[in-house]
Amino acid sequence: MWTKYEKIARELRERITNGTYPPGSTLPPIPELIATYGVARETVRNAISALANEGLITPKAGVGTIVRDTGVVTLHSKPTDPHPVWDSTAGTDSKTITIEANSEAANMEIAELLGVAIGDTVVKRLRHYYKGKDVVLLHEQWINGGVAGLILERTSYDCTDKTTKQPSDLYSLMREAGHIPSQTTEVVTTRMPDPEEKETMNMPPGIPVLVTLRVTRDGQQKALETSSFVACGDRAEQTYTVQIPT
Amino acid sequence: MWTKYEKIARELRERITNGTYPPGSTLPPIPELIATYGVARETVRNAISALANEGLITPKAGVGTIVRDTGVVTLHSKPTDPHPVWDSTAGTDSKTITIEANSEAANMEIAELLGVAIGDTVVKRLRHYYKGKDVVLLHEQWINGGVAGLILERTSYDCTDKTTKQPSDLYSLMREAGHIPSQTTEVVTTRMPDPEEKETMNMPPGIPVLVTLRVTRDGQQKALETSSFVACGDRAEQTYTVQIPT
DNA sequence: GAGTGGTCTAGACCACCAA
DNA sequence: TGGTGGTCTAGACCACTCT
Repeated sequence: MWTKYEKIARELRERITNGTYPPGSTLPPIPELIATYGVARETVRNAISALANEGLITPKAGVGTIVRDTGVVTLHSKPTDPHPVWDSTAGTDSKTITIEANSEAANMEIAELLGVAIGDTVVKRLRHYYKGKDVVLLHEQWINGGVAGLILERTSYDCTDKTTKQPSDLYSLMREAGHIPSQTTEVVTTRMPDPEEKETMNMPPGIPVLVTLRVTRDGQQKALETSSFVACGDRAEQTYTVQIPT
Repeated sequence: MWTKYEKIARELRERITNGTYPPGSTLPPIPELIATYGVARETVRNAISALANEGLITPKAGVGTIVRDTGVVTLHSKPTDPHPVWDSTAGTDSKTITIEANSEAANMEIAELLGVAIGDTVVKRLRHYYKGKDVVLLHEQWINGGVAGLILERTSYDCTDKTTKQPSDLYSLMREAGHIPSQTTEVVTTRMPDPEEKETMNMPPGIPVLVTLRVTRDGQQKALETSSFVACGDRAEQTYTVQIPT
C-alpha cells in the first residue's frame, strides 16, 4: 500500500513527465494541494520534498514550486583537452577564474597519484568554470613540481600565477618543457554535493555532481598532473571516444 | 543565520566526517537528539533527512540511523569491453541476468542513434548486473537488426535468446558477422534515480545514478549497437584511458 | 515488549517575492 | 499587501527489528 505522500508524489510526478506541468511552469500552490487531497500541510510538503530530491522541481519561496528543465546540458568536457571545453552553443558567456594557484607540499594522496615523495613541491591550482553567472565546474589540479619548474624555465609561464587572465594551454606548455603528455586515465563517479559545493555552484536540491579524477602521463608513464573535476550534474556531461582493440 | 535543523545537520555531518560516528555505526536515536538539542521531533527528522539526501546516512526503522560506507566502489565499467567488467575484488558473487531480449520496431530516438529508419527491426535487450544479491547496473541495449541477423546467420547465436546463461561476447560475434566494432562514443551524465530504478537496485535515499550512453560503430561509421547503462552511484565507476593527440 | 524510524495532523510564525 | 514556500511545535499512531 502506498502512503499518502507517495500517492501525491506519484500523481505530480506523472503530470510533470507527461507534460501537464511543463518545465518552467509551477505546480499548484501548497494550500491548493491541501484542499485537493484533503491532507495536512506537512504531508504535501513531504511529497514535494520527494520530487525536489529527485531533481524534478525547485520550490522557490514567494514564487511557487517550479518544474525544472530536464536534460539541460550546457557543458561538455572532453578528456583530450587539458581543460573542459564549452560546447558550440556555449556562446560567450563562459569564463574561467583561477581562485588559487600556489606551490605546496604534496600530501600522501597527491604524492601517490603523481608518483612523488610526500612533502615534495607540487603546484596546486583551483579554478571555477562559469556558464553565465553560475559556477558549473570546480577544477582542482596538482602539477608535478619538477614539470612546473621546467615550464617556468623554458617558457617563462608561471603555473602559480593566478592573475593570468587566459591561461595558456597546459599541455602545450608541458610539451615545450620537454614532457609530452601522451595519455590520461580518468575515473568518473557520482555523488551528492557537499554543502560547500552546493553553495558554490548554487545548486538546487536533488542534483548530484559528476566527479572525474584524471591523471596525465607522458610516454615514460611519468605523472605530469592530476586533476579532480566536480561538475554540476544537470549542467555537464563527459564525452569519450574510444578505439576498440581488435 | 542558520536554522535549527541546519545547525543540527552540520554538527552531525562534522561528526560523521571526522570519525566520531564511523561507517556502520548508528547516530544517536531521534529521542536522544530531541533531548540534546531541545527541539521537536520533525526538526530532528529534517536534519536527518538532509544528511540522508546527501548520501551520508541511511535511516532504518527498528534499527537506527546508520552511517554509510563512503567511497564503496565495487564495479568498474570499461568502455573497451562490451559489458562492464567486475574488478579484481569482485569475486564470484557477480552475475548477469537477461530480463528481456526480443525484436521490436525502432522508435525515433533509437532509429537516430543507430542510423536506421523509424520502424526498422532492432533487437532490444535488458540486463541486470548483480553484485551479490543486489542489482547494481541496468543495461538497456539496442542492436542493429541487420547486424543481429548476420550474427544469427553466421554464428547461430540468437541475440533475442534471453535464456543464454553466459552470453557470448557481442563484439566477437559482430566480428564473426563481418562487422568489426572499431570505436565507441560514450556520454557520461548523472541524475537522481527514478522510483523504479531506486526500487530495482534497492537504493537508499541520497544516491545518484551514473548514466552512460554508448554507441558502437564499425570502421565505416555504421552504428552496430547502442546502450544505456544506469549504475548505482555508490557501487560503480567508469574508467577511461585516453591517448592524447599531439 | 521496548525501542527504532516513518508517517500524519493542526496549528503557528517567518522570509521572500510580485503586483 | 497577499500569496508563496520554509521552518517549527507538540502531539499521535504505525511498522519494523531485536531481544
